[in-house]
Amino acid sequence: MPRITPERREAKRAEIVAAARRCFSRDGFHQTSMPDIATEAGISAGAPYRYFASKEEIILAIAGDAFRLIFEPVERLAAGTSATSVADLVAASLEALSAETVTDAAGHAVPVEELLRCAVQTWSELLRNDTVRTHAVEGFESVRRSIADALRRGQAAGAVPPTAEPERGARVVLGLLHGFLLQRVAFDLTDAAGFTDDIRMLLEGTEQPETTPR
Amino acid sequence: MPRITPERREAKRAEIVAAARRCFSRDGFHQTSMPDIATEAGISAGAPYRYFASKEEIILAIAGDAFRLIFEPVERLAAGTSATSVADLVAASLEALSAETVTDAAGHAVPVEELLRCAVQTWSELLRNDTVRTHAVEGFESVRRSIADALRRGQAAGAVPPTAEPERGARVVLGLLHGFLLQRVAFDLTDAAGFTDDIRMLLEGTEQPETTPR
Amino acid sequence: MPRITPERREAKRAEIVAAARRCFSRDGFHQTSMPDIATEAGISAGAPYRYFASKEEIILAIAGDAFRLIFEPVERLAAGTSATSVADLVAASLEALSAETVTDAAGHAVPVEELLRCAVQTWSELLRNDTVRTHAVEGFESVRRSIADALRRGQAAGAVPPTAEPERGARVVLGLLHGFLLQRVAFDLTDAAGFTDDIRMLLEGTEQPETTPR
Amino acid sequence: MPRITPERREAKRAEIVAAARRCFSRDGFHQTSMPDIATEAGISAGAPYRYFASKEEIILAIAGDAFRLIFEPVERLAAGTSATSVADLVAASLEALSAETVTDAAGHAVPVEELLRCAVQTWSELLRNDTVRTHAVEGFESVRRSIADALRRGQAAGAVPPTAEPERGARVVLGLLHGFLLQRVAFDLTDAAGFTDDIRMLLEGTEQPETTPR
DNA sequence: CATGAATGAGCATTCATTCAT
DNA sequence: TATGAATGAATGCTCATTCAT
Repeated sequence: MPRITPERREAKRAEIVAAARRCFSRDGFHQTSMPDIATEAGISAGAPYRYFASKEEIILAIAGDAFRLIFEPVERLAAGTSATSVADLVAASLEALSAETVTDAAGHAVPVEELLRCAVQTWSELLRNDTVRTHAVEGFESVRRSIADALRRGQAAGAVPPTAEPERGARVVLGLLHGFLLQRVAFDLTDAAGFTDDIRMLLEGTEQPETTPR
Repeated sequence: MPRITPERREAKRAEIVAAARRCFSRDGFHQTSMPDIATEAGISAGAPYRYFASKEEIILAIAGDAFRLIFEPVERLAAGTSATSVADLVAASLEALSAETVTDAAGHAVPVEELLRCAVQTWSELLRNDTVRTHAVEGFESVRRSIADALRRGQAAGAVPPTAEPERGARVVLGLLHGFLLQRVAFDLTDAAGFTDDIRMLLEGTEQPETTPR
Repeated sequence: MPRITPERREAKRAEIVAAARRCFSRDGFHQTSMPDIATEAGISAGAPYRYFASKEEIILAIAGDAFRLIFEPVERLAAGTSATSVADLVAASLEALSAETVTDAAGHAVPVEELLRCAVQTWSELLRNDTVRTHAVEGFESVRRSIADALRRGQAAGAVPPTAEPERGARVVLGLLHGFLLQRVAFDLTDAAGFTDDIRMLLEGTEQPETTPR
Repeated sequence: MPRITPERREAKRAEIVAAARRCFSRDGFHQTSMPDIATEAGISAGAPYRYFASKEEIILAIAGDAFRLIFEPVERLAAGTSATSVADLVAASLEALSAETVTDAAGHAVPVEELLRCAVQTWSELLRNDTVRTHAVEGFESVRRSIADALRRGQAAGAVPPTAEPERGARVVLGLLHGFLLQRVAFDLTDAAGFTDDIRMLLEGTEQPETTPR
């Protein structure tokens, strides 16, 4: 019986997602046709529809991946118990994105560059697609709360100025991350370490070479 | 011999841009058709082609407007001679975007909300459209240089930490601006003053209510 | 200005309907593609959509024509004031359909054969298409009421048996008409006059050559 | 060597036909996909192809059933030796279709409503499908001849007007049957007894309650 | 200049059918 | 035999763009 094993099914689904990500990263969500994706994946035009109900569902899967993988490092750090400064939070997140690839939940290596290029497109999408927006807002709020918690811990430990409002301060941290991502993808800002160094200097007025070795 | 005066031509062009901006802001670049724009502008389907060679050219015009109008305040401040802090640069920029509308070079009032929604979409566009990218990169670099100059003046005056690298520090400032714009448009961050307050606190460890009256 | 006159627009719409009717008559509703219709009409693939929102709308237009044109003669006769027999009602209707073409409301000649072939397909359609059904049921009821009125007049004049129930008797008349149409289209029953003759004989037990000259 | 017995094979074939009939009755021939049929039958997508070469063959099987089962009562009566009137022929046929189900050659109960809804769709099909047409015409001619014979016997016995032409009179009888079927399926004519009563009255000018008990 | 009808390539999606397992 | 994954042609419909009027 040619019934595919769940593993192989998942593997093929992942292949389609990977092919779509390459296409989307190269040509954009709306300049990529479903046949393009199928060709890139080396399968027939109808095959993707056995794994995804629609093009939007593929976009959604990739948008979810992008959000999750990009913010996983900062969320992990923020969800910990150590007391970190703002600069450390940003640095940890950007350092994880300095690798060529990140590893998703299923263990697949995902090229960071592709991921980020899709993430930026997701921002356009969530302006007019309620499903994308809902997912994104949920993810955003979750990360923001984690960062706010970390800021509170940082305040208790003296690593974060006590006058900052953690809930809003978290938005500043996220703003720095989003801002960096955009510049990296669109404006050739590849020097993540330099970016975080400057955050440190502006924030703290002092260089801390030991925590961000170049 | 033009049958219509250059003034009337320019006025009509502006009307088309305004109509397109409303459509793009509402439905997105790629979900808006040229007939949609024409209908919104109250003209015939073929008319926009007398003023723009293609849909892309309209997108380009709007992308240019968005970039110019959004960064005009910060560029004006940065191009000045006063010595400002990072927080002041950000605050000045965001304050200008707190108004309902901004005024373009021709004196037309442009709704800020529409402008920002188009700006976010522009970021997707410049990933795959060389013309958009070139224009955006040029604008970006220009603003960045102005901010770097301002940071240098700020360092000379002691308002900016002397260890910061101005060229890179300017990217941090721009990152904060971009990050705020995204959150405002996509994640309901409307409290610009709170955002800048928190930047101040994180940067300087102290509230300065006299420069950001709420 | 190339704005088409309402007359030309209507003429073109009618051409598309005529082309579609030829296709539908030849290949069936579902074996005919929209490009087929466009090709048959000698226009481009997108052109029909300027006149009809969808393929269904074309089917609907043709279904309406079929119903209207087929039952117009019997409705006209039934709506009159003369007292006719059942056989006369049937004969009048079938006689009108013996011509090569009938003339629609706009004065266009419509081939009867095509009309009938589309009508039979309409019967399938109304099983699963609410719009088609609603229209068809309304038309059916209208004709049925007219025929019932005629039967009542016929009873008053002695041309119709007094024991018949006009409302239900009208369904018998319509049944004869539908039955004839099906046989004509599908089973080569072309002899309408013979059919009505036999109705007369079965109904009245006597030939009436003077009212149905062969 | 068949791995399954001919009986089991036939049983499975019948299950597929039954599933297809439910689908066709509900959604129409062309809105039902092969996977739909397989799902309805609770088997895999490829399985029907072991029993039928194509979708058309399934349609053909159902069309044949519809024709056979619908006209079996009238053919049985007509093939007998008793002398019946036209009204009796129609009444006998419609009475058989008043049951919830009829029984096919293999002893399976077939819902009459489904059968009739498929029959109406068959009429569309035979316009453009030679195989369907050939089968239908053969069945039609067979029934017509039987009815003609019955009419001749009826004429000999005085139950049918002597002036009627039996070959053509048979078409009137079939027309009444087809007409009733269409109205039953499409126009909510459920009162078969009333319909036949009215046929009697129009034909004979007298009610005969003893032969059509309500 | 302006109109809007027309073009035709392109797209997302479906589905009858095949065939490796 | 049975499965269901895969194929790939076909379909209804859209839309950027052109151009006759």
